[in-house]
Amino acid sequence: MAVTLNDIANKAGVSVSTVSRVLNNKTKKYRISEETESLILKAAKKLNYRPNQLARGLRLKKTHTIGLIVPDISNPFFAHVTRIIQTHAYQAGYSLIVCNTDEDIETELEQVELLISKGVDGFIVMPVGTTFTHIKKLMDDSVPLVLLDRSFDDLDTSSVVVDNYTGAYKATEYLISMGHSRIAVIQGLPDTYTNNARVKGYLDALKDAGIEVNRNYIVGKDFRKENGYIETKILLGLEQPPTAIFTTSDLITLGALEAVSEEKLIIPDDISLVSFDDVDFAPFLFAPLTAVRQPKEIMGEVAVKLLIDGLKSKGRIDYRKIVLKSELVVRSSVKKLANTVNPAAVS
Amino acid sequence: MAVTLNDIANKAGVSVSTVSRVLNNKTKKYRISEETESLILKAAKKLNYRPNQLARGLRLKKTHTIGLIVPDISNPFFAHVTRIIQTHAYQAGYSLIVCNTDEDIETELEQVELLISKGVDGFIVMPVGTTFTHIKKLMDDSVPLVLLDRSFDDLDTSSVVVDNYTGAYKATEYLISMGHSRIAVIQGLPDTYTNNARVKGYLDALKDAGIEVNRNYIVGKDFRKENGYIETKILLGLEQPPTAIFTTSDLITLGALEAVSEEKLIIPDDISLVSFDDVDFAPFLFAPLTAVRQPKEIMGEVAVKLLIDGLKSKGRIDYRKIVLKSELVVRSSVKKLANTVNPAAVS
DNA sequence: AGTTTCTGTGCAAACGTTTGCGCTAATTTT
DNA sequence: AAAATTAGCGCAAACGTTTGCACAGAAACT
Repeated sequence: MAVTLNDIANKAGVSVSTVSRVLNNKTKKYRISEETESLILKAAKKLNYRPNQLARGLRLKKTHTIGLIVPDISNPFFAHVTRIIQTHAYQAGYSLIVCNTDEDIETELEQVELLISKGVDGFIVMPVGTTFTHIKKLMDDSVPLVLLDRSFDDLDTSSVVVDNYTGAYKATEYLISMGHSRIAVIQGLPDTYTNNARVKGYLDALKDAGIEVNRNYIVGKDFRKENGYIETKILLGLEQPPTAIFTTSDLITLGALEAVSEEKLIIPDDISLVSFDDVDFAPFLFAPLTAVRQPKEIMGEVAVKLLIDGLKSKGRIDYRKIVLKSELVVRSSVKKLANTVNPAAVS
Repeated sequence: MAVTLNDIANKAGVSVSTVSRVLNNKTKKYRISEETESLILKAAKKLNYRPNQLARGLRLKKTHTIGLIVPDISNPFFAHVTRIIQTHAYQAGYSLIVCNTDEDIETELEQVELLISKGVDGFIVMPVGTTFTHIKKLMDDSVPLVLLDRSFDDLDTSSVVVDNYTGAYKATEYLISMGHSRIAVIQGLPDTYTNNARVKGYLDALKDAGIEVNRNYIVGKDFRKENGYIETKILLGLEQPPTAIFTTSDLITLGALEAVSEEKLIIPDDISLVSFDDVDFAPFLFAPLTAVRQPKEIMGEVAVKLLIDGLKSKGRIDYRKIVLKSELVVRSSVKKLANTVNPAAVS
């Protein structure tokens, strides 16, 4: 059985209180004599004492654990961010309970409940959807919380996101500058913060260039590979297929690549591609991928910092909404078209 | 403040014992009347009761949490496996505390201690190194445990690994069959289970083909990208550079690709490549990658199953060592050399 | 009517900590 | 030498559960 304070107390011939105080470095405050201290320390060492964090958490109402809620850990983007978070959390003395929601708001809710039950000190969540009643409830229970990657503009909480809108805008703008006007977008999960911003960026870039939007060119339903595959297949099968596709996540890109390859088309000769999320392998693809890169390291690090600051300051936290810049990395997955960017040409 | 059993008891006018029993569906066993039951249920619902799992865990010595120890979550391979594990664990009613060791045995030890402190019910660990005293200690404390991806042959515990040896053997054999004899290997962390087996597979394949091993061709020191980059640079700079490189992890491959690209070499024309771990993007690389694929889904699923079986059976668990097959996926990153496989030609 | 059985519930201990308060004995002050 | 202070430590409650046991009243038996 696990050794407890009691065991140490017995061995050292003192009370558990004293043991506890010594082990928590409260010797000055409680004036424990040096000899009892070393006696206890020795006993603890010999018995190989390991504090029971459950009991501790129960008593202290602090578990030094933070809950991480992510839509899909196997998505390279989230995986990377998760790793950064893990590292920084651990450095700050916190463990991480990682939960996957699969973009399902119901499971997200469940996970939140569960984590509260388990007494996490705070949350980092990458929420799904645009409703946030459950998140709001967290705040009412005043559980420290920072939203990551996805935020709710009208929710008063800390968050760190990247400037999806501008990223998407620049990506689309770039395509246009290369002579494209038949530009499709494969979106991720509709009504997700990131998705909405990206689609809006796309839309506005088109509008600003005077290019009429083609409803058939706006497709997609989630951030996964299959979505990219299916939608690309359909897009390519259109009577007037797009000349360029803007994919809104790396997994979608993967699916798109599959479809393109299956159709025996060549990027960028037959179809151009710009992606959101810059995967590690992007430079080495058959067509090195032009993509919007997100500052994953910073995102994770800042999120942890914000959360831990919030944990430490018992007083009312002032919320911070941080927006990180994204960056368009230009490689060679986009073909330069004949310079006939004539809006009127597009019916 | 959080609502407790006590609050419900007060509201319903009964004792906490009764509340507890009702909420745990022990009504038959303790013969609680249906009317008190519904009374309590109603009160619990109204107060939005959420059990305190810390207290529960303390009392029951079960937390329904499992600890996952992984060398590097941002490695796509581990990320994927982690996700699978998360999913299956959650389905079985378990949460996951994820710890990263960065391939450091000291932190691995710390993490294990910490997780025990936090009262996890069991472990899934992908251990670093070849020493396992700390793992052994787990077993002595009889904490259920399954080793994943990496095992210790002479440690009596459950494990699930893939057949690294055969995978590496087949990869090397394939290279040889394509006419290569100057074959380098970039290994991962030496003295890691997977690495040792892979290198041995490589070595044996060479030996069986009568190809003398060149010490300069065996390089590398960890599973990371930088390692792949540096070693490839060096290999390519040799007076007699290899014609093919066998990389022992996807991240190493990534680094190798960087180096090759920097040297303006073409795969497979100038240098052939076979990789361990088949990343999603492998088919779409400039040179679609020939790689040894590991059954990640199965690995994760089986590991969880084994662990949970172990958790459920209070009695002595009989350990199971499961070895999964790997598969060589042939694409086009290997050049077919003139058919002059003459061992004597290699000095 | 007296004994047994059954129904429905509460008491209290236990899980392993932390900590306010209080107590004794030693030391210092007057 | 009496009073006041201080040094050093223990008691016990509390955190929120679970559960063996006890117990009161009702029902069922003899």
